[in-house]
Amino acid sequence: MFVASETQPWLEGLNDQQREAARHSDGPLLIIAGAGTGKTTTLCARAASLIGSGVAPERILLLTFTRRAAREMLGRTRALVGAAYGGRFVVGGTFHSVAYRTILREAASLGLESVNLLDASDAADLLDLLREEHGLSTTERRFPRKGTLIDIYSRTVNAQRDLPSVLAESFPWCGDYATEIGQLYRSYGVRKRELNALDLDDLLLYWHAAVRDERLGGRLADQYEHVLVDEYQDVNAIQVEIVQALADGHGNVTAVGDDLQAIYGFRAADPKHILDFPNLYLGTTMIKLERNYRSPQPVLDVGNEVAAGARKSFARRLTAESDSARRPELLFCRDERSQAEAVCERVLARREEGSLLRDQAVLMRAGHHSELLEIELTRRRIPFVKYGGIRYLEAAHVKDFVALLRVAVNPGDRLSWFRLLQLLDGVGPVGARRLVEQLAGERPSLIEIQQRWAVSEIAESAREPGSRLVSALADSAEDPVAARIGRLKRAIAPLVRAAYPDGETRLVDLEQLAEAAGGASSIEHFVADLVLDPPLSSADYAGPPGLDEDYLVLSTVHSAKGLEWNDVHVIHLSDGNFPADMALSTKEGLEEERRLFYVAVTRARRSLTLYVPMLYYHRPRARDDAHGYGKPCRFLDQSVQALCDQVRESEEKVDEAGCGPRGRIEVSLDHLF
DNA sequence: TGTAACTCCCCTCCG
DNA sequence: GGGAGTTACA
Repeated sequence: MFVASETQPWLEGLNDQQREAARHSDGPLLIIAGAGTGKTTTLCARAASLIGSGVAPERILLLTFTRRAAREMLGRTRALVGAAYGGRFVVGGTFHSVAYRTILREAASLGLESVNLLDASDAADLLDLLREEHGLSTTERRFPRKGTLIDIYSRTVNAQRDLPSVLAESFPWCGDYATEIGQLYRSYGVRKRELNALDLDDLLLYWHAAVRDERLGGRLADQYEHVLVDEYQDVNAIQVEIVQALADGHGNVTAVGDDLQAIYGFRAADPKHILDFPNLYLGTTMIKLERNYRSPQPVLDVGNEVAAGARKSFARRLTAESDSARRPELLFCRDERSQAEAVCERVLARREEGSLLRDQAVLMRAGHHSELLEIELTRRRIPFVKYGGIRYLEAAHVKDFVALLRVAVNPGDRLSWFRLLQLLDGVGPVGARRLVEQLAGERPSLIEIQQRWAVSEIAESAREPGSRLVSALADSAEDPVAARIGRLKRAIAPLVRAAYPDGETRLVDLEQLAEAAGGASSIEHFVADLVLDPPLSSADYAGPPGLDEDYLVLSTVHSAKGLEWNDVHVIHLSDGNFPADMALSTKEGLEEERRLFYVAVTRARRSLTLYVPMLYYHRPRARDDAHGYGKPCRFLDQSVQALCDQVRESEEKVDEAGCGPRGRIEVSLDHLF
């Protein structure tokens, strides 16, 4: 073995299971990789091992769900095999980005003249427009809103199920409108065709159609000898079929995943696909990775116990490589406010023990669960950053700028113009639509646009700024990317400043966006990347904070997936919050909440603290009660509690408050100053 | 027509 | 609490 390692450096340091997975030759392989068991290491070693055994690198396709994962895996694999392969390399990326590249290459066969990507909110806006055109916006008919419409659409497409059954199961309150919704989706399809627009679901749909096409499919499948899929528990039905079609003929599919970490049911992912993998690919070799290199055994014991309650899963038991006697702490707090105080105290205590703030994380089910905590952290001057929550690209001013970039790429982009024009003082939806209608037909040039609009009826106040905007677009057309973007940013700045009360601060975001865009190979590429891999915040562009900066991490559990910290604090562990009350109506929903809790628990490298607030002043859905007792999270059953050190904070206080005058809420601003 | 200030009802979480 | 729709008014 040691001799072998010298010529096969990728096998070095692997344990027996990891090594077996890496060295597997042909045929379907399913690697069940528990949390912290070296999943990435194993998959990279496998890719390197395939190359080492003679498979051409470019004949290996690696599919992931995030760009971060793709980048990391490609980088590590490259490092393992060394420089021997020159420019040739493993083909990899997210499902959506590989779909996009394939579609661009095969655009002609797919009947596309160009490809304009729509992100989820662009798609929602377009649906909203059609909704209005169809006369479905009147109030006497409470037709589903654009957000709901796009959710239904996406679920129908991704789960590959028909509209009526999706409505019946997931959106029962919309069932009355099945016919209208169906019509709306058909015109949505037609309109997208006219605009050469593809939403994120279309990327998968077109790729799916291509790989299953009689002529095209064989050629696409022949490109690859091996298909490797990361996070297979997160695939949906259409992705399963794409992978299957790509592996048609050779069956060399490697899937890595952990069914216990499937937490994306809301976007049509279903852990049944990973559980079914051995049935779909007969002769599957299954390897379980159970040696955990992240957490101490007492933490894993809790995770194992939570996992044992799952209804369907591949049985496994994680064992720790590092040990510690410290048991997780289960803390019953009086209420939300004392929970916030307790978190602060423990965070500071851990820091005393040597964990920097950024080595610690507070995890929660929903983004707003940290509101009170954020106030308390601010009061105590404990710096923090929050992951998850409102996305950067959704911010109106960012969308405005992106619309301008899109128009720069394609002056005939009517959707983007519709948005941009409304930034002009005196132009609203009606005026914007009138101007946009003049763009129909042949792809107009900027000069033509300027001419047509010059004779249009536009509010006097909008004339000058509008023409300046078009001029900036036209005059910069020949500039190099960075220069052009800088010019466009300067052109839109006064409009943003005028359109938003906090315009000045919003411009900072544009500054960063422009900087990031300046480094792209083309504006077109940059815009496509924004849709395919949206940055979560402008901080994603600001680069890593300086080393001297220390900050506590607040994150939703979803955003915490794949990450780890020394000390993990999980808050709001009460039924209704975590698990979320919305999820409690179905068995599948509750199962997913359990897995979510499992993910939260297994993030900890050293200590785990679980917080249960006992008293809520505003319980979810409680109308007649100004305050009441919460019920502890149902996953914290007897057996889990027995694995923790329990602390009950000031029980008398809880009783006192519970028996106090109903509805009387103490109002104090003390904690703010 | 555009905008500001209202009212009303939501079918909420998570990317 | 907030987005979507309505109304009054410039």
